[in-house]
Amino acid sequence: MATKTATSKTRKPKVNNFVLVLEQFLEKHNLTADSTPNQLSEHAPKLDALLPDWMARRCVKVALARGTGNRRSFSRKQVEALLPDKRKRKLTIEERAKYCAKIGDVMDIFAHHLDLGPKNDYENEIVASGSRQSQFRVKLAEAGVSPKIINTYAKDPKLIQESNKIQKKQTMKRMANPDRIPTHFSLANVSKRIQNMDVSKIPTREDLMDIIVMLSMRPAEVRSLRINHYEPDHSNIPAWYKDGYSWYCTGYLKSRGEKKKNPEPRPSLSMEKNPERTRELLAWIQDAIKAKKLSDPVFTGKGTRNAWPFNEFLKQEPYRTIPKKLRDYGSKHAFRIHGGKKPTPQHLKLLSRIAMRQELDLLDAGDNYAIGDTESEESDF
DNA sequence: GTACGAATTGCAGGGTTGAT
DNA sequence: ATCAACCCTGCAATTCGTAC
Repeated sequence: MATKTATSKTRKPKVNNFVLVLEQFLEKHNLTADSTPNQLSEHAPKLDALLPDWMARRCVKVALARGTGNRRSFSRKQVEALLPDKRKRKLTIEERAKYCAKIGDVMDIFAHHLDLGPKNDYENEIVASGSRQSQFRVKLAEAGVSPKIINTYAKDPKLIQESNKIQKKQTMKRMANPDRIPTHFSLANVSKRIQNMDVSKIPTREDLMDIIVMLSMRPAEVRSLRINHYEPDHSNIPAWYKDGYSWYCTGYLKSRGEKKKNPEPRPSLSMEKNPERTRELLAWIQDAIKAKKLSDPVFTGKGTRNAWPFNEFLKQEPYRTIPKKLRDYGSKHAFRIHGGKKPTPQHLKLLSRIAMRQELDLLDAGDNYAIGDTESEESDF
């Protein structure tokens, strides 16, 4: 009977239900493949409300593009109008700021400031909300809101101080009890693998990880870091030249302002003591990435960021880590290798900064800690 | 001057979310 | 299941303020 077919229809698999919902929706609102994107987008919110998740949206998108026996298919533009890409919808901090600037009501500013504030009492949330609110202030200023209003309605000095305190505490804690290095990345294991690397082969993702450790790299530095020999011209020694160092890096990240435009070379320090070999191994990886035989840990072929594949790879056994920690492991190994028998804490700190290519203010403080890239100087302690 | 800590600024890391 | 864009999060670099 008719009733029976009707019940069996409602019990069809879920996927088909959404297509059914779609067809009924189109019929009810008199929408066809001839409707303009404008007409379609008017109905977008109502259709969205009928679809619980992205899977359903996907299903309906496909159905729209495909068409049915008596309905012609919708164009790309029409599909986008009826079911817009949701990733572009949430209000960003910048959009909040622009909105506030346009409306010009200080209470809006205050409300958004509160909304960006801490959602709970966890320390990370305090730090994060401080960062969000700071970003909000920047965007408000860019949008033309006066500093006086910003500081009155969008600034919380107590929270900023709290955040700084927490960050300082976390740094101390990190220094006091560093992460255990997974066995796979122990000094001995990484060293052994580095020794055995064969540059006539195509490097693997595991080789890439070891090179990142070897040079304490930021993942994003893999494609840009360069190591060069530098022979000083004694009549004209540049300010960045440090006695005892003949190998320097360029292409590191995170310098800012003037120093970003015109970065100075920084001393190079690697787990691999032979700088020629270090450079060869780095080039080996970089060439493979350029030739697309190995994927960059951060960037896609088009140059946009996508850390996902490398993250997932590192999560697996036996690595069980995340990309930025490789840099940590490497700096620890580097100063163990170069620190000699009885290194002082200052010396270790200095070595760590060199290995990580951070600003080297300590070097100017004196010659106590000068070290070279040669074997002989290692036993000076 | 310079040493130090507070505060701001800038941006890499990577989790989340939706697309394929 | 795999993947890419997006943008929040957290941290490092830098600047600012103050005390000597």
